[in-house]
Amino acid sequence: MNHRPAEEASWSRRFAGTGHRLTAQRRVIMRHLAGIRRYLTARELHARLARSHPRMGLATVYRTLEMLRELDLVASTPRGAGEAAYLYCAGDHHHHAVCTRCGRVDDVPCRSLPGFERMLSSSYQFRLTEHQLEFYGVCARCS
Amino acid sequence: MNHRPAEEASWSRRFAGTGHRLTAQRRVIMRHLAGIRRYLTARELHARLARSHPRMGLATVYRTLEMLRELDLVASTPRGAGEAAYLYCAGDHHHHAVCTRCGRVDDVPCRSLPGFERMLSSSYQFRLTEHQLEFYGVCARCS
DNA sequence: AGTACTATCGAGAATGATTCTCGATAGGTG
DNA sequence: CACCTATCGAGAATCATTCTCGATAGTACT
Repeated sequence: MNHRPAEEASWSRRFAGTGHRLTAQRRVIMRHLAGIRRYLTARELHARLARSHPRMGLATVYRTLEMLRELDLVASTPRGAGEAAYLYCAGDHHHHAVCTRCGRVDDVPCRSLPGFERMLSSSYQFRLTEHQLEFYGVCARCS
Repeated sequence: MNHRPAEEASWSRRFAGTGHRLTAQRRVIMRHLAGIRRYLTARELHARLARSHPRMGLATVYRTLEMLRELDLVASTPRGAGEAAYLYCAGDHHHHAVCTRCGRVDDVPCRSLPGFERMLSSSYQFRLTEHQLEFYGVCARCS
């Protein structure tokens, strides 16, 4: 649960720009997410914060995660039974390698995708605007 | 809504192998999916079949889509408000290019991914087992 | 073809994730 | 420091999906 002041300054600045208030709840949620390299559902996050912040409402967690997603500060992925899971994901565009054993997530830079883009453009006349890529496998620690 | 006997033979054979019964409802659902190149939610599919098959139950549509997904005959992707959308997707492994205007889906062969796999293996010591890739953009017809 | 066995079906209830409602609270601005 | 109002917490409401159960219809075997 490392707390990096530099990163915190980065997203707290982003809040100011959008007119959103930097409340205590949002700070707590953002700090927790930034300090953990795995996907968490709203319920899991709420449970983790229950000890230190017993009055934090589940609706607040959902609202905050949705807002962070809109600000591109977190990424979301669907999990098993119709649940969405969230991951801190600020900064430049990249992809994720998720370990299927321990759940740890590594960031993977977005290289060679231009190759796909060229192929889509030439062979399919498809103008690429967005893409979503997720890797699953076994990380170095679990091998 | 083209009905291709060759493809139908292909997935009807797959049913037999798994011990699942090839019921009238499953045939109707499979035919409809195979004849349309776009993602459909369970509700949308149920609504489309309502005219020709008024007695088709929504639960049957959900059950069938889930089974088809397990058999790798359809792919699913999350849509806006927590809904899952399904696409006919039999045959070899490939990816999808989804037009954000008309919703049409083109199949894209799975090339150059070995490049990603090599990078993950060498730089991250990550052994890739699965991946999920979806393209979004504007197709040739909509440009 | 006829029969038996049981997977599957339809309808509606149940479940569970997410969102909404509303009075209370607390950022942020002047 | 006070005001304005975005945000909060608690619980109700919503909505996609799954479950329950008696009825139906594939499939295997005669």
